[in-house]
Formats: sequence, C-alpha cells, structure tokens
Amino acid sequence: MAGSTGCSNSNLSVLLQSQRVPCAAASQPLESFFLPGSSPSFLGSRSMMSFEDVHQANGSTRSFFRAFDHEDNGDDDLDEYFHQPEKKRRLTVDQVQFLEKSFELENKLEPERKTQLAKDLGLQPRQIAIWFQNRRARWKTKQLEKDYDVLQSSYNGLKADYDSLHKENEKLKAEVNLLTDKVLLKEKGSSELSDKDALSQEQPKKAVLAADSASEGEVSKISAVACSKQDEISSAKSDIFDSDSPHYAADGVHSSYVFEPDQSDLSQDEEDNFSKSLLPPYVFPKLEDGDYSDPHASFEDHAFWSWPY
DNA sequence: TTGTGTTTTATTGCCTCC
DNA sequence: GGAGGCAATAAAACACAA
Repeated sequence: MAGSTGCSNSNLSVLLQSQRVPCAAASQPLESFFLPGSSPSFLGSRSMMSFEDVHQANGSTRSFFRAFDHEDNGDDDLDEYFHQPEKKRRLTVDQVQFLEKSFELENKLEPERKTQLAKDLGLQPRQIAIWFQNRRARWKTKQLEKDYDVLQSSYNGLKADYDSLHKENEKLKAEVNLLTDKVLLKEKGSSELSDKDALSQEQPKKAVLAADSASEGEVSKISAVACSKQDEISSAKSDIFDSDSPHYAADGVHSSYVFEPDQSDLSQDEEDNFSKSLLPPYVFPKLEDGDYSDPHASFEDHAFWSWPY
C-alpha cells in the first residue's frame, strides 16, 4: 500500500498537486458512511484525479492513459513524467471501504451513481466503473465457489446414503443365498429319502422324517423366511433404483428407459405374489451376480455424478 | 534481498442493447 | 454506432518465505 496513499508519496503526485489538485478531495457525502470522528481521507491516487482534470475536456476516452500520451503540456518537467507509462496506484483502504459499501447496496452502477462516487472519492468515473466490474467478477467467483461447496456436500451426503444402502443390500443378498442353499439342501435330502421310501416301501414315512434333523414344518419355516428376505431385497432394490435413480429399472438392471411411463400396473405386493405364484413353494431363483448389475460402478461412472475436479 | 505466488488495477476484444 | 457489460489477460503492487 506504500506509495499509493498520502499526498507526498510520489514526485508525480507532488508535482500534480502543486499544479492542479488540492490534496483533500473527499467531499461531504462520504462522511455519512463512516463513524463520527473518523473523517474520511481519500488522499491516494490524487495523480489520477489530476488526469481527470486534464482530460475532461477531451471527451470520453476508454483509456485515459492512452489519451494522456498525446497531451502536450508545454512543461518539460511534467513532460518527462507524462511520457513515462503511468504506474498503477492502489486505492486507499477508505476508498475501498466506501466502494464496498456502495457495492453491497447495489452491484450495478448507474451513470449518476458512478459520477457521484467518482466525485466523492476523487477518482475517475472510469476507475469506479473498472472497480465495480472487477468486484463483480470477484463476487461471481466467490459465488461459484460457494455453489460448488453446496453441491459437493450434497453429493457427499447422497453418496454416503447410497453406500450404506449398497452395503445393506449386499448383506441381505448374502443372507438370502445362505438360506437358499439351506433350503435346497433340505429339499435334496428329503427327495433322496422319499426315493429310498419308494424302494423300501416298508419303512413308514414318519420314521424317515423323524430321522431327519429338520421337520417338514421347519423346512416350511425356512422357506418362508427366505421368501420374506427375497421380498426385502426386492423392496430394497426398488427403494434404491425405482424412484431416486433415473438410471436403473426396478429389476436393478441398467435401463435406458429412464423416463418412460411405468409399464407395470402391479403393485409391489402384486408383483411379489405374481413371481411367487410362478414358483413352487420354497423354491425361488437363486440370485446370480448378474441379477444386480453392480450399480456402484455405474453410479459413480455416470456423467451426472462426475465431478469437475 | 530476492524469488514467487496472490491480489488489485487496468486493458482489450467481443457481445448485447438501445 | 455508441455505451456498457463481461471474460480473458497483462502488469503493477503487495505479501511472505528462504
């Protein structure tokens, strides 16, 4: 900030001040922005203000430095400065504060406001415009960062939910497989026994069943449990893929018919009953790996979820 | 002191609106 | 066509570690 504040920081400033510009350029309206007692002092960039004074008569120019290069002052000392490329000067803290407050009120700049601010701060209207333009750009960048953070945390939350559901699903699948194996084993055992039965024809069926560790009732129970687990899986699948993810059909298979109307008029219960009705009691298709195509990979690979890191 | 990264001020070129 | 906005960029000013 050194070199940009105060009236006596550069030879150029001194020269210009002595020739054209009073140092304290702050005008009354500024004071209303600051606490009583803290008188505003926009002492920096006074050389800029002198440029304004010098060139006001030249009409509008986009770069006052460019216009300045062609100015003939007829003054050798000044000429030396004026033919050097002008250095940038930072605004003073007070000037920036004032502009910030103004920006908070309204981030667009109408011509009258620009002129007033320029007057109040002792700057060129063009400088005010540039400051607002750059400030808007900074605000936009900040806003983008905020939006990014919000989206990222939302993504993280959803992903955590998904991961836990996926884990739960895997657990249930394993459980179902275990029970299915058990049931099939039982079935195999009992059919072998009945074959034996048929061969011997002598042994009472009851004795065979009694010899078995599991009774008929137990087998039925296990199959019932397995069926209910199957229902749970189906329902969990529906929860995960039916409504929330547009990328999966109800059977868990990657589907491209994302927005097609629901082709099934069956409720979940009806569907379950329907599938059960096709199967003999306590026999249902064992879940293969392919039945639930790994949704995890697709979930993350899908463009919708890809994050622009 | 110096090298380096960041911030701020300003320019340029393009676009839109009146 | 001129004014003003924006994105991209340059360059000066600044901060800071080594």
